[in-house]
Amino acid sequence: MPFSNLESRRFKSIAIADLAFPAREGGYSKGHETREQILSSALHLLVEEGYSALSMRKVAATCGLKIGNLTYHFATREELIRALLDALISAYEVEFDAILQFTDEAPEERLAEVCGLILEDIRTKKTTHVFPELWALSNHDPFVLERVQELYTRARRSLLEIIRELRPDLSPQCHEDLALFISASMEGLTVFAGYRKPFEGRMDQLERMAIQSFLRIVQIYQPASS
Amino acid sequence: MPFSNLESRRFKSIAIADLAFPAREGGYSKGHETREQILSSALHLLVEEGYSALSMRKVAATCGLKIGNLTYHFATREELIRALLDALISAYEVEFDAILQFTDEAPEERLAEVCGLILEDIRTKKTTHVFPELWALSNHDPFVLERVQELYTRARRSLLEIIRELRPDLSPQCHEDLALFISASMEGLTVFAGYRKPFEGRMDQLERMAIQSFLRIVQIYQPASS
DNA sequence: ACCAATTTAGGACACTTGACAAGGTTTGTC
DNA sequence: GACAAACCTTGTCAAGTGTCCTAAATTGGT
Repeated sequence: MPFSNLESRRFKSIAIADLAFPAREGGYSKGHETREQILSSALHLLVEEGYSALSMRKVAATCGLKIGNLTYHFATREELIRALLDALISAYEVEFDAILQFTDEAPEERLAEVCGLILEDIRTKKTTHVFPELWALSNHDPFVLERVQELYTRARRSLLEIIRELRPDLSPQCHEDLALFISASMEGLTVFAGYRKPFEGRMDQLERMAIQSFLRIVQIYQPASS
Repeated sequence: MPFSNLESRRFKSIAIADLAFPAREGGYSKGHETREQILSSALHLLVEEGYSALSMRKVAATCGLKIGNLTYHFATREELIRALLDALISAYEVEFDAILQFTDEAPEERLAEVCGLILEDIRTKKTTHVFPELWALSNHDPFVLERVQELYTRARRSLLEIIRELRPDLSPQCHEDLALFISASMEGLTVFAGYRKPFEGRMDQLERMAIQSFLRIVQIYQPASS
């Protein structure tokens, strides 16, 4: 029963910062403050009411600003939203890069750990609410598509390393495919067992099942013979 | 190599109707025609430009109607969208119910078949574009959440039957969890290997991998000992 | 052929949206 | 304390939104 020691995780949880702001250059500190306040309010609005609620006026109202002031900091809605997505996605990337540091345990343990962390994040309101919006947007906005896929590329990196270790006999392409499949499987659970979803309560069992399943497929997978 | 006979599928593809319209009752036939035309145009708009493009005026323009006429058939935008989602989701449900008829082969084969059909559907533009919108909407609209989850309940039915057959020793709850996990895994691939997604070209390998993985986890899964 | 039920046309209303411009206020620096 | 850059307020604009209303045209059954 190699999967039962979830409680012994070295990293009990990840606390992904809401947003990662780029280092400031120029301008007064007050300006940067309000800029961050704007993006925070925008994120809050996105999480609570969805993408369609992200109007300039609502954002301005949420953080107690006049519209004119908002357009001073972000001239267009487009600009604001791009800045928001950048800060949002960067925050996840920072965290995923940190996960890459886990190198001292057996690969089986690390797989369980990484998957556990991701599945834990999926249950948060922020992730459950934001990512479906991003997925939907990416269908019509190449910028979003590219940014989101770049995020997932980073998310797969830690999986890739583990898979390589477990199956050095497979081709890099196979490693990629396995990491992709595992990552996609977990993302899919968002819709069913994410925050306030019907099967939120079954996430513990699903996590056990998922990790068990992922470990198995990595161990036994054989690419098509042809 | 029990998974290699994808080409021997009995049902080479499913052609999910775009929309399933309820039987008409009362009214002239012309009225029903335009009603269906409206919903078809709305679906087209939803797929091509996303949910935010679903304005009354755009829908009216797309099917060459005046706004006044559109509001005659659907008094409010809300009403139109609900009718659209109903027709849309019904179309999938009709198809999923049809899959339940596959009962003459071995459960292993049927699992591969059902998963193959679902993964095939995921690659269509319609499904790739519509479902992320639905997932996003379901976060803020209980009506959509309920309708979507009802759809997935039906989608899992065929999986449930197969899993029951393969593992009669497990509890119904375990059967549910397995079906849920498998279904969620496949849905997750939408974002990565759906229509015009970066890994669309790897869907064949992913499908093999998925089916292989799903069969294994069903065969070996053991619930937590406690 | 008629007529009532149904469908279409066209426009009007009140409101929100993103964007802009011109002026006023704060902030840091010399 | 002057001065310029940064920041904020206020008001306005055209375009787009959902909803409603009235009158004309079409339809299907008699």
